[in-house]
Amino acid sequence: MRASGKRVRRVTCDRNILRNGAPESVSRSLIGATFEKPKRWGKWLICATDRPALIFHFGMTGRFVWSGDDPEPHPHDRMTLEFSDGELRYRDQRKFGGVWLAGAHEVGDILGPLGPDALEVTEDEFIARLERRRGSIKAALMNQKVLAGLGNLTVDESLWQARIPPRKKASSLSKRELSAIYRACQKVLRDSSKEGLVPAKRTWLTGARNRSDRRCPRCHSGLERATVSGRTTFWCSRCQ
DNA sequence: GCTCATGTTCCCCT
DNA sequence: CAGGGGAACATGAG
Repeated sequence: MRASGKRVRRVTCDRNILRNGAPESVSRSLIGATFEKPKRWGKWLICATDRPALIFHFGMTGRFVWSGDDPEPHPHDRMTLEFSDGELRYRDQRKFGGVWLAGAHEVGDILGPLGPDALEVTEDEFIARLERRRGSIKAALMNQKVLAGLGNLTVDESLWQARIPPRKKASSLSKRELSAIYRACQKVLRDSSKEGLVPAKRTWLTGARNRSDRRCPRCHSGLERATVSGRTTFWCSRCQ
């Protein structure tokens, strides 16, 4: 993050975007604080400082904007951290995301019971956690207590790459199939975190899901669409 | 006006 | 207890 090693000069914060305190407590806690290198765990970003840590969850529409890249403030900027060389803005249209302040011992309570980060977990651990789930493979992969970091798009993409139908029961999958899902998840998450979003490549399912002509990039048959585990799901009934 | 959206949580069933 | 369905949350975009 752009703030690493830098000292906070000023903070402004919308009411309600700080989820565990009043907006004033952010300035009280963080003015003069120096940010360390942040750590990601699943969909959470933990920004430690020499004072309390600032924790971000980006929800569906949250993101960081650095003033050097995009100088114009925006009405959806919910928190602004000012440094000597620019401003880091937390921009979030829908406000499903949020920000928390946490002392060293409070981080665990805020994140709640999270499984291992999906990009850190070993293949054996990945398989062990999934093979005893009762529900669909999609539900298991989406469950942050099982593995942290996968979401609706990354799960659909990974299952498509691994050629596994999303409604298949997790417990019915072979080691070989779970291994294919593991490798697909690693690739999808790595490419997505590099891009800052799930890339809508033409060779990926994600590239097809928002087009009007939704065809499988591999076999060109029409994609299926249904609600699985509460979320709009796309898959190819021919390759998966 | 209507539907849908990269997430989480809570309630109600089965 | 595990999981699915649906609603709620806030705010647009198409």
